[in-house]
Amino acid sequence: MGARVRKGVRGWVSVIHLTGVGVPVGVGVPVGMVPAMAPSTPQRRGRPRSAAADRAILDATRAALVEVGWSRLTMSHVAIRAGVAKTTLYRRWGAKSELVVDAVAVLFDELELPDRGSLRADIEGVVLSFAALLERPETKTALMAVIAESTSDEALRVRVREAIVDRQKRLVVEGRVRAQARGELPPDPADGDETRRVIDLIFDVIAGAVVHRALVSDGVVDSGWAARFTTLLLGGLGAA
Amino acid sequence: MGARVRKGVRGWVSVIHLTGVGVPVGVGVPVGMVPAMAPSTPQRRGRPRSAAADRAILDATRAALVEVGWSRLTMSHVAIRAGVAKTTLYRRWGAKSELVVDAVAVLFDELELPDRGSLRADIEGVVLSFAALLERPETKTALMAVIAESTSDEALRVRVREAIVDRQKRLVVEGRVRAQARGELPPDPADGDETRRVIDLIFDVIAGAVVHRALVSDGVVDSGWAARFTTLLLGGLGAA
DNA sequence: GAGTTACGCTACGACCCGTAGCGGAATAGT
DNA sequence: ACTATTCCGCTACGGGTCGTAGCGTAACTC
Repeated sequence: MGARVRKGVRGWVSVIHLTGVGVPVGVGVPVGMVPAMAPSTPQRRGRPRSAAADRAILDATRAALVEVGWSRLTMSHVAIRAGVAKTTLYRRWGAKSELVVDAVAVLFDELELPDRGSLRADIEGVVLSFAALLERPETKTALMAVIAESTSDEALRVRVREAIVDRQKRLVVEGRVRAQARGELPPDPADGDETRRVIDLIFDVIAGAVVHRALVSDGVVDSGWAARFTTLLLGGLGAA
Repeated sequence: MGARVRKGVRGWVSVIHLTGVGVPVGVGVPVGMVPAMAPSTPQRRGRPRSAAADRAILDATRAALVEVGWSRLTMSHVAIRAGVAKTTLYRRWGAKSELVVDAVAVLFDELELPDRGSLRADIEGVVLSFAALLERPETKTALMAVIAESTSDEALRVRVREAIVDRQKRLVVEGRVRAQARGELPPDPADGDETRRVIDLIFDVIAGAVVHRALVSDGVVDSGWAARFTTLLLGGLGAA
């Protein structure tokens, strides 16, 4: 058979590597940051998995999501675009939804909460940042599709929660501590569980409102909306 | 091309039909119109479309959604289950997402807002009702999936908004008028646009929070959560 | 009856799925 | 170097779904 000369690895700087949770969790060389679930892998025996392939696949997934959306995104397409064999893709992700979770999860980590001096300003800032993230085609289409799949897939639900949702609660925690230091919010109650419930509630209200406004109601999230929303959140229904 | 085996038409047409919403699908029994479709059909010239087929298809769609979820739901499957030909299905809905929108839209119209005596009780009631609706497998999986598709399909986005989203704003309008009559909320501002913006905002906050809690964060929406959420909504962040 | 439209049914090429098997490449242990 | 192991790209496969075309027939209007 005509052995095509394969270029081997491209010269890409491999950075991101999200380890698969699926069956064969092989880990190549963790070059860059490996968030959360990177156990100290005792370097298995054979050829390591190509981190460059991981990166190429995830990049290709995001790019393809932008172009064709979720339903027309196929594993074959991603494999071709990434320049890897389809089998390589299936060795790491068992389904399209799992792949997409890992592909977009890293985007959500870009969210930050710089100190803008007041609770109001912090909320308005994070609302606008989150809305800007949801404006990107790859995030808006992927987030909803993956959540839809997760409603009938327990493993995927866990994966989404760990890779995307729970990590963003740090923003609520941070903004809350800051507001408490400023005296804008009362200190934590004695009950730790209650504190956690409050944080979860605030998170669902803020993230839920922005997502619903942007993706369901199909409305713009501009500074005007952010200001109105923040007023409602700070002062309650009577203030709006 | 042997002997053409023509099965009797009635033999298996409605046999496979199951539960649905508990209405038997008689073969020739005319049923109500499909919601949100062509309005008053000026009674065209040929054979009319079978309303029974419409109903059987939508019932089959909901039932199949419950069983196999969104991604494994196929047009072929729905057609077989509904006892109609695949071509009949494609004559009415060009894509799976459109079909599913019509199939689940009617479920959202079940939401009501009985007067519970106070704004707080009204909000807690509608939150729990909405959460119960989202607990149904056919709604939770369909809603998110359809919204995901709509992010890259303008026509579908309009269809979702008209068939599902906008119709539920009536609940906010109703609860708001009622609360104003009770003196729990200030009267409408002079600016009509501002009133509409406030209603949209409240709708996004309530619906968004419930959806996010139930489907994204994967948490329960019980009376405790509803009470906590309502307190936050009425009194603002300081009250929570 | 004539005209028109919907229906069930079959068939079709195109595409995607997920897996198996191959020879070869990259690593670790000896 | 040599071997064992694991990953890689590649090809091929049976099975499924897609969306459409064409046929003869059924149901309804004029």
